[in-house]
Amino acid sequence: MKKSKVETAETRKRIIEIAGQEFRRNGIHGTSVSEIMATAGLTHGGFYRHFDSKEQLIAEACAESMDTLADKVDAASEGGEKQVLKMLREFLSLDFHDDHTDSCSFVTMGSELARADTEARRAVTVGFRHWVDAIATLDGGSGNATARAEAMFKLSAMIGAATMARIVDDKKLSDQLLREARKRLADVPKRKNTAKT
Amino acid sequence: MKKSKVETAETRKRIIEIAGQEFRRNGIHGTSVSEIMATAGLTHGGFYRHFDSKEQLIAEACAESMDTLADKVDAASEGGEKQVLKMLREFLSLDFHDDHTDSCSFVTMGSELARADTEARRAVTVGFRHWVDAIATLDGGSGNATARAEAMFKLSAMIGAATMARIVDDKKLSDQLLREARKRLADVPKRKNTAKT
DNA sequence: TGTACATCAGTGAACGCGCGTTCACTGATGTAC
DNA sequence: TGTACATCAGTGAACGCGCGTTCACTGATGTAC
Repeated sequence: MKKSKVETAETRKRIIEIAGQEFRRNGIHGTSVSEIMATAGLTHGGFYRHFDSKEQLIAEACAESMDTLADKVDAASEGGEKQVLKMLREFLSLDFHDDHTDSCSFVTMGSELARADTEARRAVTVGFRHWVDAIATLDGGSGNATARAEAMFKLSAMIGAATMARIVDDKKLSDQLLREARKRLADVPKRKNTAKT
Repeated sequence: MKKSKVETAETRKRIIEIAGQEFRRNGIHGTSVSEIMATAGLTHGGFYRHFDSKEQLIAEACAESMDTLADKVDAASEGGEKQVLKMLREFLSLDFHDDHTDSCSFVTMGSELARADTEARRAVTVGFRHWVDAIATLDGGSGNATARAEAMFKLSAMIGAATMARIVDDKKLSDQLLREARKRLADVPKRKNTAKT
């Protein structure tokens, strides 16, 4: 049953993508190798033809998720401030809801990532830095230390709000947590039209 | 080997406290019932004389952690703004470091709490609300909607910064994440002495 | 206050289960001639 | 281009292990008289 090189590469990629989705949905500990393989339409035994261990898959899935995030960030970045703010607003609304496929690894796996191995943490750090750069670029350039510092704070706040919104057991409170973060981080600044002249 | 009522109650309390510490240190999934009991100086079999399940212990440990947090928050609150800001600064520095015993459940167990059962989430929601109240009280009173909204945002940002500081694999970046949050959330406001008169 | 007995906190072996991982096997793919 | 053979992706049974949980047992505690 050997598969062609192309097929093998595609399968490997599919496993990584599915792993990322499942890790985000059920957590790293909450997702088994068998479950990932089954979702990919395979049996668990073949897993080790592609990866040395679950740990390695975790690291690769994190790297893949961060690449996808970077692409999104870059695309929004090219669209200018409005697009980036729109992305942040999405992150602080829909993201919280049921579809975990597209949601943010820092939020869905946060406390597990903090205990992940070196490779996984390295991968997500790269992704986070890229995100910081994009936000900073809008406001003084990514080389500007002040803008970078402000971007770090904004992203921290966003991730914290999304995390708390998921934890809390009251939908109203969840909504408010996200709303307050949106107001402060992702709203299009309003022109003051009140004062005439 | 029956124990006296007093001893039994003390043992139960000890198990809950140790569970909270271990969950914060190693995560919920990363801490076994046996490990908790061993740390409490007991064997695992006796666990079920005190609790129906691990789930129940998780909920009770969360409730206990939140009570402890509430006590700290109240104590700081009575000391006024300076004390509360001091508490937030501690949260955003030492807290990140090795001693997880005293650290914050929202940070150390964040993504796991979001998947915890109803009881656990209810418990931590109560604790979070209490914290929001305390911060809001400093700035307009806990009945003031604007002050509460601002407090929610501040706490979100704090939790997000601490979470990211733990995830990231570069100590300098960790430090900066915490520093930027401290600057914006926990610094004693400086009087502007630059402009004379 | 003293005695007899029921209770039950704690022990440690055992349970079933699902985990990550290994392995002998299959058969299509890729390669050497 | 055709044939013979090595490779290796995928299968599914099996491995050891640690998990949460159960259970028969022990013996000090608490209670009833």
